[in-house]
Amino acid sequence: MSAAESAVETIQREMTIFARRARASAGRMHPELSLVSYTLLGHLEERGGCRATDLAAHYALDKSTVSRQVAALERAGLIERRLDAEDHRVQVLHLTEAGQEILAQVTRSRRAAFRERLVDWPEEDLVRFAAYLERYNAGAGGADAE
Amino acid sequence: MSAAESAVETIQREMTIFARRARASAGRMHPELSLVSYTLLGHLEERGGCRATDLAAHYALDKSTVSRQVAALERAGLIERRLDAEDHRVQVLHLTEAGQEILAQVTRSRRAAFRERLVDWPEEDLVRFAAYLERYNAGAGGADAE
DNA sequence: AGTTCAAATTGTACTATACAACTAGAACGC
DNA sequence: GCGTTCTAGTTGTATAGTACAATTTGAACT
Repeated sequence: MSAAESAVETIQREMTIFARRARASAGRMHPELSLVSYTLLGHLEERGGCRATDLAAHYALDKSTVSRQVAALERAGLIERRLDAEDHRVQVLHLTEAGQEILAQVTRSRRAAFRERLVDWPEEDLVRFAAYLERYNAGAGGADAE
Repeated sequence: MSAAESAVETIQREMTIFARRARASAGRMHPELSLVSYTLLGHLEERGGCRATDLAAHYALDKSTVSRQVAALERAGLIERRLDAEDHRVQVLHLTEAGQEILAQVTRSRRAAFRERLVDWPEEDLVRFAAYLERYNAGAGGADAE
């Protein structure tokens, strides 16, 4: 096996390990904000509000799944729905103040965890690893292991 | 923000993206063998058989979860339980021939998907990326984003 | 022998997910 | 302008994977 083939094997194995761990602990990380909720809130913040359909498309989730997630987030007071004045089918979702606060808090906590784990890495390695991950994810259109 | 801090942000973001995608598509990849089942079978192959308790410890899963996974895999004919002669509480789990075949088949299919996605990468980058992932996962004792 | 420890199962509940059926509203075509 | 078709969202139903608590069974150690 060439060095390249061997490296691909390793990448596969390590990505699988990471995916499995993420799967198993998705709900344990931040009891008040699951990984899915976190990414949905993050998307809302980034876009400054969007429709449930946009979330479904962006995350390749079924609209029913998003509908229920959104309902839960609204129940928790983290987002609010504003009826679109021009199209009454549409609900534009926005973070509430409480949503912004919790998002910021979880972001800080996650950032601290990553920093802690990467604290021993030389800057040069961090920069290269980050670039590789971006490149890897950019190449993903819904393929295996996602 | 320093280059190192910025890289950590990127690593966090990209790992989160990957984890979310993996979470969402865990069941879609290989309908006949979920990511969890795949890793359990892989562990059995690697170790040449082990106990349910070992699987639970290694993957940080509850024993009840493993018990049900194992029951499903046995029902599907992929593994078999052998009572330990010395300790009758213990069931040593082994792959059946069908289990070995399906594991090999899914491994091939996953390998092909990874190769396809990484086909444009220079060997040098593959090797470095693989090393970074190993290092990253090795530092994970159950921390955030897993 | 009795207590405590360990392996596994079972009961129950929750979260995230998909698919299908449905409702409500918009837009198009003629 | 009215039916057809499209779009946004909800709800019903089912499944997978998970955890925690209670239980059973067998081992080990006083």
